[in-house]
Amino acid sequence: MRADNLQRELCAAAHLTGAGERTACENCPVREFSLCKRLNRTSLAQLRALATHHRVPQDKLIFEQGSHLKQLHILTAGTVKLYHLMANGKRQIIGFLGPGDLLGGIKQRDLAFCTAMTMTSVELCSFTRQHFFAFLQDHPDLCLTLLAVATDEIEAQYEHTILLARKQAPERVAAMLLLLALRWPGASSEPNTVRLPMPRSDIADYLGLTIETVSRVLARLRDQGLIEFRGPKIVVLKNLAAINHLAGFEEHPRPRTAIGL
Amino acid sequence: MRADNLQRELCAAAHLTGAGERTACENCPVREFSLCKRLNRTSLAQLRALATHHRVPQDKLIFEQGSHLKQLHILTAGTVKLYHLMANGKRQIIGFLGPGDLLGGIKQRDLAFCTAMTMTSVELCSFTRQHFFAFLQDHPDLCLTLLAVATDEIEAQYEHTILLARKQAPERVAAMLLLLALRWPGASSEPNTVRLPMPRSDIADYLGLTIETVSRVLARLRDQGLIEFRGPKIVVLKNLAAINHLAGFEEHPRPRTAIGL
DNA sequence: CGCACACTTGAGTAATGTCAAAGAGTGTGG
DNA sequence: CCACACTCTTTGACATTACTCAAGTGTGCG
Repeated sequence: MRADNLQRELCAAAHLTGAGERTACENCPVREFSLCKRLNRTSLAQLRALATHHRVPQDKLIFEQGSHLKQLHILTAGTVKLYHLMANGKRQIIGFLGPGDLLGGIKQRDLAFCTAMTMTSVELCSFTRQHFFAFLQDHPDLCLTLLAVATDEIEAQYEHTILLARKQAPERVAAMLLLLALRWPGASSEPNTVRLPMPRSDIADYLGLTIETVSRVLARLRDQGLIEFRGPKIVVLKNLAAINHLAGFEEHPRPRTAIGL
Repeated sequence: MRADNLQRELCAAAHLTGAGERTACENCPVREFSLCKRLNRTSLAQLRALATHHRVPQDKLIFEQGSHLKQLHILTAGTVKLYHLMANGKRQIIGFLGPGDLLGGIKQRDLAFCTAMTMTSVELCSFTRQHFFAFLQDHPDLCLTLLAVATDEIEAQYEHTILLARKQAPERVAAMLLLLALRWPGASSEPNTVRLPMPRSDIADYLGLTIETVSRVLARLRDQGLIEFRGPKIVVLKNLAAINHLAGFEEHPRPRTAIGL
């Protein structure tokens, strides 16, 4: 919410190591659930030839709102948050991206609407826009896949629109807990345990609330016996059915490849 | 907001006249600003062969939330609203579509997330999903165009997300007035005159507010001298600079081809 | 002219934001 | 290993915004 001076931080572009070693796509951790899934051997080899690999440390910018996007990335490890800062200093987090997701530069206009900041150390498989679009010209199947991914993203944004416009604070928080449980199943071995990898301020800025409201809502859910805390970042969902009902999901969120622009 | 029984209304699919006469694309009113713009003569002829044309009267459904989408349409005349109903009866209007915009069936899953209702009498240029996707396979340029349109739509949804999450009622209303002024410049010959083609309930459901709040905000803007009414549906923007500033737009909205899923 | 509907206005309420302070958790250096 | 300093989180009191319910007023159409 408040204007971060993070924005002034050095852009991670400076941190991007030059073309790192090229991992074989076959061993790529996101091989099975990202774009590349649909490519055949020869296409994959061609695409791979265009890729460079980078590691970006935690809390660095991959690109910044208002800057010109020169590249396009596939996240192969780690998590990233996308946010937009308004003139009055308010911040809105547009989304969180994880392994397999697409980041930046897919759109025509190369002006970034959002800032992309790493939340953990991150590994990127990167392409220049120029190279990627040239490749796309020659690979209609990839283009169709991207179109499908993009329309899925539009629908996901519809869901978020509804969350922001028509759901109350407890419903929003419940929804986020479920989304985290399903899309970031890492956390713990204990079933129904969710790790909140981001600070309360990020949760608030994603849900259109304040940190105080998020904190109070979580406390109320705890008092109602719906959740339990193992420290402030680990939540156990005690009553999944009730949380689901509270969140007002009509359909269980499906796994998908997300895009951040 | 309240549960409309409109949903029970006969779906306009029943009203779709069979394949109407096929207007020559060259004379098509949206020829210059829709998808077809990018197609060459031969491709256009091929696509045209797949199209059927329909007229749908006012306040009819083109497709309904939860139903299976069999077609995909280009709006050639009239306006359509897209909305989603929640289990508790609340309604959220996702967007308004006008001539040149794309409607339904572009995504992979054919389950409609929204209901599409005509706001005026509407003309559609329609394709079956099957035909259209087959055509798309053979026309990578169209696929790329669609991808660009889809990513523009994602960015437009980002803007709406910010409006809903971080803007107050007056800012939201101001933003809507400007969007209407720019995207539906019809209305009147008088400069800076906006026609609100939809009832207050639609404005409210689009902005995440109630009709009462919309009404009060408009009254306040009037009292502040920012706008003037010529009847409840015609608004004159007296102080465009102030409205723009209030709306908090960092950039003037650009014209674009919208998509509704 | 009168009815139906959309819109406006008012009064009271509920939800969330704001400001302020205390508490918990984490990491560092003595 | 403990003390300290830092940040993140929680909690409390109060202000504000927008919602709800309810009555009125206007507008357009038969």
